[in-house]
Amino acid sequence: MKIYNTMTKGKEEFIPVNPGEVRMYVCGPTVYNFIHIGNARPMIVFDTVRRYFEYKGYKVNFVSNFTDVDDKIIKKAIEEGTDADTVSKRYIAECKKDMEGMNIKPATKNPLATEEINGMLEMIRTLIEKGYAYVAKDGTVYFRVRNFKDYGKLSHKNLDDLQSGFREIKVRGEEDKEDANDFVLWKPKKEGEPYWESPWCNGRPGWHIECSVMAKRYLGEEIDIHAGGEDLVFPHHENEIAQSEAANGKKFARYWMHNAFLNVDTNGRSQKMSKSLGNFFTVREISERYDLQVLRFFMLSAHYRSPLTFSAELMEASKNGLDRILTAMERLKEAKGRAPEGRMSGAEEENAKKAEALTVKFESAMEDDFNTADAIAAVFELVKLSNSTINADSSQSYLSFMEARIRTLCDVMGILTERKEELLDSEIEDMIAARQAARKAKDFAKADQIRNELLERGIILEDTREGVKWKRA
RNA sequence: GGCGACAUAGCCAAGUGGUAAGGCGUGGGUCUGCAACACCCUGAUCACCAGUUCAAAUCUGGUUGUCGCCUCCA
Repeated sequence: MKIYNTMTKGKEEFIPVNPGEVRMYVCGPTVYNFIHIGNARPMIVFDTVRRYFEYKGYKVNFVSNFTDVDDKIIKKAIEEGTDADTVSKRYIAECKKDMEGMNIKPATKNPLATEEINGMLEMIRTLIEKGYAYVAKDGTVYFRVRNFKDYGKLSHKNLDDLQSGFREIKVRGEEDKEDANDFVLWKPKKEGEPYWESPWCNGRPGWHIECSVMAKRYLGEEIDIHAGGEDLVFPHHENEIAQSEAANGKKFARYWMHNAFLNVDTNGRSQKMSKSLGNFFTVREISERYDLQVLRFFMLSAHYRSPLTFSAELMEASKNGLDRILTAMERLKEAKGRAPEGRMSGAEEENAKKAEALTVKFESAMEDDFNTADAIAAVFELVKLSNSTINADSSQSYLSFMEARIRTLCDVMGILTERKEELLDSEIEDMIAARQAARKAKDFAKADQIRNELLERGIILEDTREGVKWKRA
């Protein structure tokens, strides 16, 4: 299996620390509001990565944090006249609901920054002892970037460029820093903020130290995969490496995976989502218009390292495409119900071989740095093979085989192959029966009228050889 | 100012040396009382220029364009 490693800028064969095991850490959201669809991209992408590893038989230890202490959370709490804990707990719960809708498997562990303070104090102490950190007059603890010789190895920057360039202008009010690039490990509290006691001052941790500590505690000092959005490469992941490797004396992560951004279509232009531009969509908003499975399918339609632009048109296209797969599955299930028992015919065995070949194509795509776009193409080809080869004479074993094939591959991508079953309203059934009676009596005007009524209620009818089927729009 | 990515049919998107996957959409057809579903048919020489090669979308150089990071950020 090949994985693109941001560190080396190339695809590398995946070799885990422990054979048969994958330890991966994905940086999670800061919980001060509902998550937006940009937050959803890494969640979907790396959940798919995890699913593929599991499909291959790996045991995956998947850790993803929630940052629950942060300026924005505190700000929100003040606005609402409540406390930070209430805000973060609320949005963690909402985030989990959204994740469930997107069919994201629960992590092995979702650590919270506020519950890992002791580990952070300990790592900061170690860094100070080793000379990688220092305490400023006001009690702020900074990481001494100049002492970590590999600083910049992930983002491929060098300190001198950073210092002499653009950045110097931006540095303000932190005169106690020895170097403009030094970053905060621990900072003093301000009035009304949550804080913890420490040897240096009452305060709270910097953002970067959280992930280093949580990864170490739940996955160990050397992990296999560390992942997140591409914007985290610098400074967040660079700083994590500096902290972890300086403190532990070991390579932090073997593979660094970063997903590209999800942009949004604004008047024909692809732009990064931002609140100031007002082109911001929460997952919750999208869920009001679409099944979140559609969002997931949409995200997987492009390679995770390519930028993707969100738009209503693309969501429609994704919805239709996904529908094609679900319709094929329904057809298989129905046909199976009425098919004669028995073995595959010779022709069916030939087709089964083609299906096997498409499974191989799917796997090859996933093996190549998780090329989900190509993998989906294989699924569509499988759907076409199924649609064009099944008929009233198909054997049960052939139908079951095809169904299992498609289901298995969809499962790897986290795509549910069953339409959400809502209870069949007896009223709807009655209307369908009435329409059938009208059709039998050749009263098509009435039949159409009933169909239109159902359509207005969001029920789509399909008259097939096997009888009337219906689905929700 | 520094660093980096990308540019493939109406739209989305694979393909990184041997004459362009897949999906959506469009148009035509089969099926159907009609419709929907499904199936068949329907479309690009790969931003531009120059070069390397028997052979390039795929390598090299340049041009143009779009975007990202360097600051909280998925």
